[in-house]
Amino acid sequence: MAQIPVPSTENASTSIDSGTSMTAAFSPLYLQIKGLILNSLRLSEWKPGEAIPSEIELATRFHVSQGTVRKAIDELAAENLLVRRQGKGTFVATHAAQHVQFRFLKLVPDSGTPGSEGPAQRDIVACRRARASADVARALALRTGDAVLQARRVLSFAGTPTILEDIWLPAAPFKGLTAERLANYHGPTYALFETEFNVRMVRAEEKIRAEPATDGREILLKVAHGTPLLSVERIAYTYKDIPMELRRGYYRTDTHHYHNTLS
Amino acid sequence: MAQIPVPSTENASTSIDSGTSMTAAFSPLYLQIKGLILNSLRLSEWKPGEAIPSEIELATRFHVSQGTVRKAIDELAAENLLVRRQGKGTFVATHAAQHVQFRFLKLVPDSGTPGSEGPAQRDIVACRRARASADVARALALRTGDAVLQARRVLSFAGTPTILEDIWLPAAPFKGLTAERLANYHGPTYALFETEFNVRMVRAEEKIRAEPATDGREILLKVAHGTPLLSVERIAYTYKDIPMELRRGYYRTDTHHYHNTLS
DNA sequence: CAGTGGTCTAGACCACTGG
DNA sequence: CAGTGGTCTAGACCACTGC
Repeated sequence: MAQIPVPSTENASTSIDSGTSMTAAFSPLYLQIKGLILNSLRLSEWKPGEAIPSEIELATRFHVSQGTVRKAIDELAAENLLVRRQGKGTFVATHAAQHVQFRFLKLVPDSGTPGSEGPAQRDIVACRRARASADVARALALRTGDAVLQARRVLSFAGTPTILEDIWLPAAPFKGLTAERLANYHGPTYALFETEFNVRMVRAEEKIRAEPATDGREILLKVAHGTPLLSVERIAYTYKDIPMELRRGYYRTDTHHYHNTLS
Repeated sequence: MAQIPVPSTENASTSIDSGTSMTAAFSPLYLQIKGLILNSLRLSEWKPGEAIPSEIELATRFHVSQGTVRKAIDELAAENLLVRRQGKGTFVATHAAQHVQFRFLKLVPDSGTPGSEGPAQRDIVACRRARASADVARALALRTGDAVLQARRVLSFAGTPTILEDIWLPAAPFKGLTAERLANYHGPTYALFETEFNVRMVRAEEKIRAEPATDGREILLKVAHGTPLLSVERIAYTYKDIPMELRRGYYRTDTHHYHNTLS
């Protein structure tokens, strides 16, 4: 690998920084290795759930020491992109078969552990092609009027409708997604995206507000008109930090709450 | 340092695990070092904002290599207990003089950057001694009826009352705290707790709900009765994971939103 | 220039997994 | 038993800070 300030004879196949910048930022080797591994993830060289090559193998490939590869993998594991398992290997993280069923859902029952109410019942209310409005386009880095898929569904826990979600997806990467596909898939929606459309959600940002139940949402959630709901707007990103999903959720918080840890 | 499964001749002054357990869990050296550093933090051997000894110094003290100390510090830095500064040293994290003024406040203006509205105006509405109710006692690991301090205040941004907070503190560690002290202190409340009462908040858990403005809260926040508010119940913990503060906040979300990053 | 944290290496050994 | 990740060490050198 080429260290930026100190060229060496051993160079990896990919050059990270050609050094044309005046203020050439110092980039340690392990970050360059991290970038190379990230590239392989983006290009699906290894798929979610699969093992990546061993540390020694990667060290050989990149012409660096095992310790340097280790530090790169450490960071990727800390960002939940990779999962280390001692004695077995390092695996590409996946939304399927994870210990937690909904890794991005922070709504938990007031009493009992998450998932103790059994699996959520999912009812697809609608799923159609549409054109992106101005704000949807901005969220998904599209242009107003671009084709999008729009779905609406209700999640119920123990028979009580608790979450109403409107989901917008760019049409191109999700070509072929139908209401049946959404309804029949058992498991996290993000797992479906991985297996069927090769789209892995890595990170998300949420904006949370308190809003009254209106515009028919009170009917779907079976609450009185004007009942305060948690409004959760989520934008989910893939490896390249490209926004690939806009989700507007309305959560009932009479038996559940949004849980967050600050540190 | 004594490695648990492999006793050595070089032992630190403090024994971590006497090895009486049948299933003696393997504890790597760096975790034991981390525990020793944590102990020093708990005992205020180094105060918030101060530098801790250099890695080499700590390595000498604990009879381990610099790399082992480094890994211990790495974890403490990742948990925001320590802050590394290249060329200067490693410092005990503090709520004062941190880049972000309110590290535990996730309410941000809809447009503009956090803090762009200028400093928040704080009005102490009340501050009194009281007896812990059942739920307050449970949150603070006290007994019902134990002495607590209770304060209520309103935070305003750009002249608009936006946050109403009720705060409960165990009376013993915060002896001498008055409304004047709270009102006159310029800076984060948690910084006051550090300097005046030697209580450092390290971590917090929040439960978030949507609730209508009632019980006079609508008056203090200047909104219509029944307006949906974000209800944020926070329990803040010190080094020992002992709960030291219960805070019930009510946030207006017409010009601000609660921001959260999922990964 | 000395002192600090940050990077990189090479090698030894340990803990865990599965055949 | 071989292969994986996990720990620990010792040493060299780099980047940043402040005197």
